[in-house]
Amino acid sequence: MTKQGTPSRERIVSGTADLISRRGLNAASIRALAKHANAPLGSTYHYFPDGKRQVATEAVEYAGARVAHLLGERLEAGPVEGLRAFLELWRDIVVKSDFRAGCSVLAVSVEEPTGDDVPPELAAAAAAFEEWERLLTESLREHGADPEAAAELATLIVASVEGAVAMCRAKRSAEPLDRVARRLEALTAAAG
Amino acid sequence: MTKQGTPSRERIVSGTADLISRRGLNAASIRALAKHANAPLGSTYHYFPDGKRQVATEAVEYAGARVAHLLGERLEAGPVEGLRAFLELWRDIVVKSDFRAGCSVLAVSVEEPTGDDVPPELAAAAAAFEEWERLLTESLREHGADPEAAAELATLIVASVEGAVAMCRAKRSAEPLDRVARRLEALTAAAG
DNA sequence: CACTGGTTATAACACTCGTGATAGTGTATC
DNA sequence: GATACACTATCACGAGTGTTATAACCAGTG
Repeated sequence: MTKQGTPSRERIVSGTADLISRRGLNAASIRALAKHANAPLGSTYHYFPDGKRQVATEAVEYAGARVAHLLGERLEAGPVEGLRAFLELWRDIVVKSDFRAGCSVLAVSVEEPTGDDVPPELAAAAAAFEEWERLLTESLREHGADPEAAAELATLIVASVEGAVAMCRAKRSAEPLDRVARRLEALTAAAG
Repeated sequence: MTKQGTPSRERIVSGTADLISRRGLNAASIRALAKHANAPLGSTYHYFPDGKRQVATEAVEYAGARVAHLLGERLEAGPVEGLRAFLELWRDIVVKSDFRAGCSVLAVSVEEPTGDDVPPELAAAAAAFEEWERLLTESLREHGADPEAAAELATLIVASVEGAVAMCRAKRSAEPLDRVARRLEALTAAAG
C-alpha cells in the first residue's frame, strides 16, 4: 500500500528515471532528484532508506517496465507494429526534450561498477534489456521467423535503437533514429 | 623530448578517454583523470588551461580518431572486413576490461548539455559518429551498394554496435555484440 | 655560476556530494 | 482533546568537486 497511497513516492521514481536519462546516474544528485520530482529531500530517504542506489534501481525498473508494457501491447498487432511503437516512443522522448533526454537504462549501463560485484541498478538495466528482447523475439517467432534469427534480430533492434538515441542526442537530430527505423522495418517485415 | 608533444600530455588525453569510457564524463574527476594517467594534477591545468572541458573534448576527439583510423585501414579490404575489425575492436575493449570499459564517445553523448548551447565535447562526439558512418558508407558504395541503403546501413552498424557495447556491460556478457555481429555481417555481405 | 622557462607541488577557495540526526509538522484514530 | 505515526524541514558532517594562485623544482643556456 505504499505505492498507490503515496503519489510522492511514485513521482520520485518516475522523476528519477527522467533525470537519469538526461544526466546519467552519477551526475544526478539526490537533491536534484528531489527537486525534479517536486518532493522534499527528506522524503527521499523516508521512502528509500537505502539511499540513492535504491532510488536509482527502482527508477530503472520503472522505466524498463513502462517500455515493456507499451511494447508488449503493440506487439499484439504484429512485430512490425511493435517495432514502430518502440521507435516512436524513443523518437518522441528525444525530440520533445529537445535532445536532452534519452534512455535511463542505457545511461546506467555506461557507468563502471565501483566495487567488485554487480550493483543492483545495473542488474535492473540488464533485466530491462532482456525483457525487451524477449518480447520482440517471441513476437517474431510467433509470426514465423526462424527461432535463432528472431533472437538475433531482437537484439539488433534493441541495440541499434539505444545506440541511435545516443547518436541523436549528440547530433541534435532525429536522423539516426529515422535511418535505423527504415532499415529495421525492412528487416522485421522480411522476417515475419 | 621523447616524442612530438610531451608524453605527459598525450598520456592525459588517452587516459581520459579510457576513464570516461568507464565512468562517464561527469563522474570522472580531474584528480582521478590525472591519477589514471600517472600525471600530476598541476600538469592537467598546465597543458589544458581551459580545464576539464578541454581535456574531455580532446579525449573524445582522440578516441574518435583512433577508431576511425583503424576502421579506415581495414575497410580497404572491403566492407565486411572493416565491419569485422570494428566489431572486434569493441569486443576486445569490453571483454578485456571485464565489462568495465566501453566507448567514451557514447558516454559523452548520454549526458545533458548543461546550458543552452552545444558543449564542445558533445560536438566532438557527433563528429566522431559522423566520421565512422562516412567511412562505412563510402566503402559500401564503392562496393556496389545502393547509395541510400549504404548510408542507412552505416548508421545501423554504428548505432547497433554502440548499443550492444552498453548492453554487454549491463549483462556482463559479450553475447549482445556477438548476436549483432552475425546479423550485421549478413547484411553487409548482401549489400556489397 | 646565474638565469630562464617549462613543469610540478601545495594550499586554498567556494562549492556540492551522500547521508545521517533531530526536531518539527500534519492528520487520523482512540 | 490526546496520543500515535507517517511525513517533512533543518542542520551538520566529512569527503570530494573544479579551479586558481603561488611557490618550488629542474632542465638547458649565457
